[in-house]
Amino acid sequence: MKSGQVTIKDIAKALGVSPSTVSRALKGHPDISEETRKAVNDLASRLKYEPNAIALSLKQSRSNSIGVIIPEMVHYFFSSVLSGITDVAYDAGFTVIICQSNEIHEREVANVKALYSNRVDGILISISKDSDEFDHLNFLIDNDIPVVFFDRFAPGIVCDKVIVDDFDAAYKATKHLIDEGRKRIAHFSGPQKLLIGRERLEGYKKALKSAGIPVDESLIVHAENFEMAREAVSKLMELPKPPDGIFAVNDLTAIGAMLTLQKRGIKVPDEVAIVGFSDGKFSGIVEPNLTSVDQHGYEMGTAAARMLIKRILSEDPFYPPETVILQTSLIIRGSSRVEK
Amino acid sequence: MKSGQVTIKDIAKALGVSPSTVSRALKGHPDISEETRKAVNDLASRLKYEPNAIALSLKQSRSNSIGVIIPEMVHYFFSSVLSGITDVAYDAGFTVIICQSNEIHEREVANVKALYSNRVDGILISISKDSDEFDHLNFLIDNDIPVVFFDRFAPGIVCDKVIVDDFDAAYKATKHLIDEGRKRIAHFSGPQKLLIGRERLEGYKKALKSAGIPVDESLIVHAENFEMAREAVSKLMELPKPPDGIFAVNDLTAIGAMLTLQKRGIKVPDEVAIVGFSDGKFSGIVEPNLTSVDQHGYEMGTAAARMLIKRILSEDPFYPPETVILQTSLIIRGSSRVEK
DNA sequence: AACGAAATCGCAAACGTTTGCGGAACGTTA
DNA sequence: TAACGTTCCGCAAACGTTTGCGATTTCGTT
Repeated sequence: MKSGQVTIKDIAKALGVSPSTVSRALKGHPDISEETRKAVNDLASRLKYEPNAIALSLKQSRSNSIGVIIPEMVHYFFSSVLSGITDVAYDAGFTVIICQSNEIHEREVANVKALYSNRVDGILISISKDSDEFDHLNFLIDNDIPVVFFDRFAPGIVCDKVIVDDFDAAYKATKHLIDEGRKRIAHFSGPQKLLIGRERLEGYKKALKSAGIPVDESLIVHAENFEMAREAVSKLMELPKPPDGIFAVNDLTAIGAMLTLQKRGIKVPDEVAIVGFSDGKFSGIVEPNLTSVDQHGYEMGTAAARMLIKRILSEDPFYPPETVILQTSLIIRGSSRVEK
Repeated sequence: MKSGQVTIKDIAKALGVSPSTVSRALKGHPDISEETRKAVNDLASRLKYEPNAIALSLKQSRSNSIGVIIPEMVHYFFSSVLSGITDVAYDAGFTVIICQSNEIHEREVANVKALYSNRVDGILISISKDSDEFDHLNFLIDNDIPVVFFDRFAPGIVCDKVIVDDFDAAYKATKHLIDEGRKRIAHFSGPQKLLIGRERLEGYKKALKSAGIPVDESLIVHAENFEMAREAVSKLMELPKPPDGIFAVNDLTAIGAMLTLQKRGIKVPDEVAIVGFSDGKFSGIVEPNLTSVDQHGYEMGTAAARMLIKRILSEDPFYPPETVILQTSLIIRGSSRVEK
């Protein structure tokens, strides 16, 4: 911003008119004569004038920017969501300020403050794993900053959200394994602090019950990452009655299990069928290809951004919060289906 | 921003002092008595006052924000870079505005305009594949907006950049294959429009020449993605003298080749050794694990952000542009080394 | 010739903050 | 008592833009 950036004043001075006239001329206000309008526009483009969005924001009390708080960007799912958000924002003329909470609650709070300080017009957020206190979000609501949750949301805060039907997804995934003839299906569960972790577990249980299969707690193990999955599957296979199917909470754990099994000479899917979650680039890369739940991250991003922008642009301060539940797709591949 | 956001004026009015006093009190200016300082601070925190960064930006002609333009966020490498950038920016008190060019030149131009309009203090950019005209970047330079390139840079524009030594990386990768006893090494090449594509090709050639192996053009094929790699490797194996090693331009193509070979019953690494590029999460997931060049994306992000912030904060307008060349690491895994 | 309408434009205030300068009140010293 | 030094605070301008309102000019009508 140093010295030389050309402003409306510069144009006004050079043309011997007032800043108001330049401002109006630039936006085609009818009060301005064709002659000066042309003169202004010509000079503006010769000088490569670009409006100062900051001054505009201050004046209008609207920044035309939205904030995003995301736990971790280096994830196929989250980066897909981000991509969807940025694309929609771009089309709508909004800039996107992105913060990464790194799953740390205090950083999330700091991020909210920073975004608020920058007077974003609204915030998209997926809360961090260890958040169980939400004053910072209530602060936003109190100050009329629209908030839209995506994927993970804070219980007790009423506002827009777009989530995936995790319960249904888990149900579908488990049912698929049952339909394939599996009797003892294990589950790698995610963080139970997050609703999505619990929903997936419940969907899994529901599917079993519906099929008349008793829930065996020894088949439910907490495993969030690659290493945990490798250990978990080893233990599972040493059970007196080892599982013949695994529904994993994400693709990484699914693949961890798969590779470990294959190393031990256990055939996938013949002996153990596997289903993952949140269809990433991994799916097509392992052999056999991984059956997985496609969460449609990009679509989640576009939906969330659209909801937020719609609310920002809305005149009606009372229009009720909406919840969009995105349906998932079970992408069936080689890891769960025995070719006949 | 609606109605109720509390400002310095509100505090001033409530306390019967002037806005100047409040401003000074909040930042501990010595001119203010302990008594009023305390009163101001107390009220400020009771009212949850948060400074308006926009007003500040306008006043100081410094927004404390940086812009990032990235071709595609949904890539392990790029999202790692982004992560590094955001973390450093966060620590330095900068907000990050992120734009995605989607490899489209016009969008890149529009992104530059938007960032300039928002008066970011500097811009980090990795140019899109189809950019060969750089007026938009020269515009930034002309307006004293610091620019730092990362990974991909525009030829002919002198400014800071942080890149990886692609030539050296390709050389190391190819040499490794040679050291493992491979004689006919193929190369999947990337977009030759980008310097990094050309550098990798040259590094590959150099390694061959150094070892006295003639460059066989029939072993060099253009393959940027999974599908192209599958086709390419099929053709290669039908050559009268098929390759016994492949150096791929990225991990996806490497894995495409690997899976295709395995399906045909060709053993990796015994019959064909494979090396990928830009070590992502894939590497550990295929069997055998993929040897790959770790580009240190996160470190690239932190380095680039640090360079930019240093320049933004620098008083000296003439301090010369720097180029940081990050060294890569060849991570040797099972896909290229035959266990003895 | 006079009047009203239409066409153009400028003034000034405002958005929230910072900061140089000046000013009032008080105490200290010679 | 006069002069001076401190301490503490307010005035006003500025950053770049928009906009309601009023002012001026021009023109067409009677």
